[in-house]
Amino acid sequence: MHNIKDIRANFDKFTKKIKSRNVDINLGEVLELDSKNRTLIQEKESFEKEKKDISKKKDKSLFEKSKKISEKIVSISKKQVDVKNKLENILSSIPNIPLEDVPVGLDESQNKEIKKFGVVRSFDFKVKSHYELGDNLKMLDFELATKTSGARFVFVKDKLAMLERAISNFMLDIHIKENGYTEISPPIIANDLSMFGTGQLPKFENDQFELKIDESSGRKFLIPTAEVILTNMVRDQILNIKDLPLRFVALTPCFRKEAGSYGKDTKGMIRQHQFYKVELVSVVENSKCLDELERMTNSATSILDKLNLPYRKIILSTGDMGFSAEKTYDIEVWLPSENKYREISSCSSCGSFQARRMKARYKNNNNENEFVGTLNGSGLAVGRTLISIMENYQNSDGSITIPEPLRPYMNNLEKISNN
RNA sequence: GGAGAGAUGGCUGAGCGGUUGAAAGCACCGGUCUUGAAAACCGGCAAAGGGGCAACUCUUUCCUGGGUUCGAAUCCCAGUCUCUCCGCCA
Repeated sequence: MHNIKDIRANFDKFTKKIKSRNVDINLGEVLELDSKNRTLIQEKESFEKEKKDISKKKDKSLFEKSKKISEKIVSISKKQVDVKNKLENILSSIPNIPLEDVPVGLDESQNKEIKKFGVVRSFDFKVKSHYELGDNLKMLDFELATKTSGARFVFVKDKLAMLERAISNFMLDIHIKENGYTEISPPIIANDLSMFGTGQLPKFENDQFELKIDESSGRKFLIPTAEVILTNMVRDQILNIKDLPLRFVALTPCFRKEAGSYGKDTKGMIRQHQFYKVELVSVVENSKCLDELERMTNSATSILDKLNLPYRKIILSTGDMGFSAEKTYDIEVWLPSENKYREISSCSSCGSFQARRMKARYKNNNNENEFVGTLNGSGLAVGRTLISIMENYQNSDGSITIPEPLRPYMNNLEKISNN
């Protein structure tokens, strides 16, 4: 959420930047509603002052007048609240403004590669996809999941299930021990305020699994990412500057409707309604976002380095970035079967965009309240890491060699094979 | 599910119809003292929004939403959440 004062003061810049994000927002209407709102506020406040003065005087002869004023206040308030709600509605649907070094572009085709890492292995046999491998091993079962649950779900079985768990634990351990994150085991259901805070609501309601609960209390959603819960831990708080930075890591299932991606990645477990992800969230002083983004991205890639998986780092263009991001790096891992890099992590700085929605602040050194900076990144998507290990570590007989760092998590098993 | 208790500033916690935006303590900031720090002492310190170049000023806010009243943190109604006890279940 943007500060209306900023929009007022830098109208042209905002218009231009919003356009680069490829969304249709009428900023002129925002300005109009804003000025209308302020006029009504002034009108209302002058009546309120009058009423307050009367009640201070305790002069009985003025009491009737005071009642009349009350009526006026009510009617003006109604108008004002109406205008304000309209304004807030538009305001809450405006995406974050990209930073200067973000490449301008309509979509992912304008993303820029920064660097490739690792060595892509050359195979002397025909590589199989992860779902072929998983099927042969009888350890990935998509049909069974269709029966019990529906499309875009999967059963991971036996040694592959163990590998998935090993990957999760390995990642958590690295982030805790080496990267300075605090482990959190959070709720995976979020209320509407939390969903608003990180930007899933109101605009992306259709991507979310909403729970149908028989109670009059607020709306509840399955989290699409632990970012929602971890970031909202500081909602409505005024933190002490000494407490910053906060760094959290959590392993959670994530739930996404994947509405609008019909026909995309229908085979295999690249795109599922449910998947595990190790998520990193940082809450920092506003001015430290960019340093933290580099640090976070390095935390994510350190996992791939240790697992010896080839990847590349790219910076997303203005049209491909998420709603709340001001700058995003994607980490893409090499998938031999597709002969290309696929996203395995996305690290974003949101600046104070989410903080403003959440009212998450800290007292700076001048004792003033300032909005915190928030960042989130995958460290990494567990399912996709499993896939990339299967494909990159496959052998000609269809077995999968277990990367060394994971073996301690698997009773020192070296290879997953049919027998 | 049944029965109680509660929700006040960054935190703890008073107030229970009229200068109460709110005592006190902690935390925090500034100062005195000190070689430095601590302690002690003095002073400051809620948030959001509006107006003003500014000094400053106005409005709102004591869980939320209604109501009573000239006037509500304080009274009434509804709701939400938290805690304790009992039951039930992991």
